[in-house]
Parts: sequence; structure tokens; C-alpha cells
Amino acid sequence: MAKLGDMSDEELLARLRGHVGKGNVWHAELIAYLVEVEERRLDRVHACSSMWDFCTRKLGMSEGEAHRRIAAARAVRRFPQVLGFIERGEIRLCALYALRKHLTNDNVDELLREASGKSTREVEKMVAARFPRPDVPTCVEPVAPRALLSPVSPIVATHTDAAPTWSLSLAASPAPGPRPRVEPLSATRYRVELAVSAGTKDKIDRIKDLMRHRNPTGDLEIILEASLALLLVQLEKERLGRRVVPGGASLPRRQRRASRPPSSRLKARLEHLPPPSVWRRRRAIRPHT
DNA sequence: TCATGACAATCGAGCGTGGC
DNA sequence: GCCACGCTCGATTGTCATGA
Repeated sequence: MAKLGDMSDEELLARLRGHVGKGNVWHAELIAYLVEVEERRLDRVHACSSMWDFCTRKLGMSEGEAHRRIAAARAVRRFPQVLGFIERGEIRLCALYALRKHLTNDNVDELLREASGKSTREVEKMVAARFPRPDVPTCVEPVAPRALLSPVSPIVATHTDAAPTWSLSLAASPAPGPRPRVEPLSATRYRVELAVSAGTKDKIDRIKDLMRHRNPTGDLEIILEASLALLLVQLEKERLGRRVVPGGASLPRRQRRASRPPSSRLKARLEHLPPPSVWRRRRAIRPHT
């Protein structure tokens, strides 16, 4: 290959354009190779018990990498048209991974077209809308503090209730627990899972008692919705009430910026800033920024 | 043992903000 | 108006735990 420094500007740009998008082609080729290897059963020829074994031991892939690429290869094997979508960068491997179990001969073209150009999250939402899952049962139960957590996840549904749609775990201390989880179940329903402090649990119980006349079953979804509605009104008043600007959020960035008083802008930023020691830590952790 | 899911780490892109 | 910086979000990858 010629040295980059020796190339003319035109040649340099032409070669650069040639490289753009090669990543997708490379990915598609890799998947195509895996399809062929599996069809010829070359994994067995090379003393591997499975494709996964072949990819991890012979090709040096990580477990997750092997798993996702084999899944993509099997989707391509069933539906060869998938490869074109990968090659053109219209569908990402992660998005394909989310989609693969729902592909059939009848819907593959339609689903691929619909998922085309969407992010993985958007594809997950699309799958949830097309293939809705039932609501999860409500669950409120004590969990161990973070430091005492056993390897087994403490979040287990123990109570079944038809109507509510979110599960809740109760932490015994305010120490950081498992990460909150929000996942689409269908086009209009979400599963929300989180750990809360004992104080928050007490508030929920108190609200349940006070709302009993309007919410006889103590439905957590009703309580959450009512609480969020109140908080939303308060926050909109706090954050947007001072900025009486015609058009509001639809104004161009510069106008929005100019419409905000400097004092409140600075205050709003300071309210959400971690202490300076954390800034230094973050910079050390993220050297690329 | 293998397949799978969950989650954290990492990287890059986009956006908002402050300073010049 | 431009630029640098920091934050957030999405995509990908690696690791670990778990169930078949």
C-alpha cells in the first residue's frame, strides 16, 4: 500500500470514500463465512463440539461475540436476504439479535423493512408492539443491601395480580442496588423494576391507605401515575414557568439559550453537577474525552 | 458443556453550555 | 460566531451466572 503522505489529495479522498461503509461489508462477510462453516460442519472437522466452541476456541471470539454472531449467521441461513441488510448497514447485529426469534417466512421481508435504519432500542420497541407480552405481576419484597447480595438475583415475583404492570423491589438500605430496569412489553405497556429505600416503601404504604377510597386494591400503577402527575406539574412550574417564551421548546437553540436568564441557567447546571472531585475521577476514567 | 441473558465497560456521536 | 468541554445516549463487546 502506498504511503498516505505520498498520495495526492484526490487519491487520498477517493481511497477514504472507499473505506467508508467497509465495516458493514466486513461484518456481512464474516457472517457469511460462519454460515458456510456451519453448513459444512467444519467445526466438527476441527474437533469442536459446536459452532460456539469453534468460534471461541479456534477463532478467539469472546463468548458473547460468538453467541451473537452465530445467532446472526443462523438468521442468515434461514433467511438469506438478511445478509443484504447487514451489508448495507440497514440493520445492526444487536437489532437483528432482538428480531431473530420473531422472523418467519411470512413476515421476514416486512419485519426487515420495518427494522431497517432503526436503532436496537427502536427495534426492541417494534418487536414489543408487534409481539406483545403479558403484563408482569406486581412484586414488592425486601432485598439484601448491595454489599450482601448473593450471586442470585433477589428480584423474584412472589405475588400475582392481574392488573398492575410494574414490579418493585425494596432495599433494606439506601445503598445503590441493582440498576433500574425499564423494558417494553407491548406498544403501550412497560415493565419497570427498581429498588427503593425503606422510607419510600413507607410512603407507598401510607399513600395506599389514604387512597383506599379511590384505589381499593392498592394498585401500585395508579399510585405511581398519580404521583408522577403531581411531580410533573411541579417540575414544569419550576423549570419552565419562568421561561414564558412563545413557541417554547420549538425555538431555535440560540433563541432558547438567549431567552434563559444567566442566573437560572447557571443555577440549573450547578444543581445537577457532581462535586469537582468526581469531575477529575471521570476524566481519569474516560481518557478519550 | 453449551446456549442464553444480564450487565458493565468502552467508544463514538450529538447536543448544550460557557468562554473568548 | 466559533470552539472546547462535559454530559447523555446508543452500539458493541466482554464477562459472569444460570438453566437445559
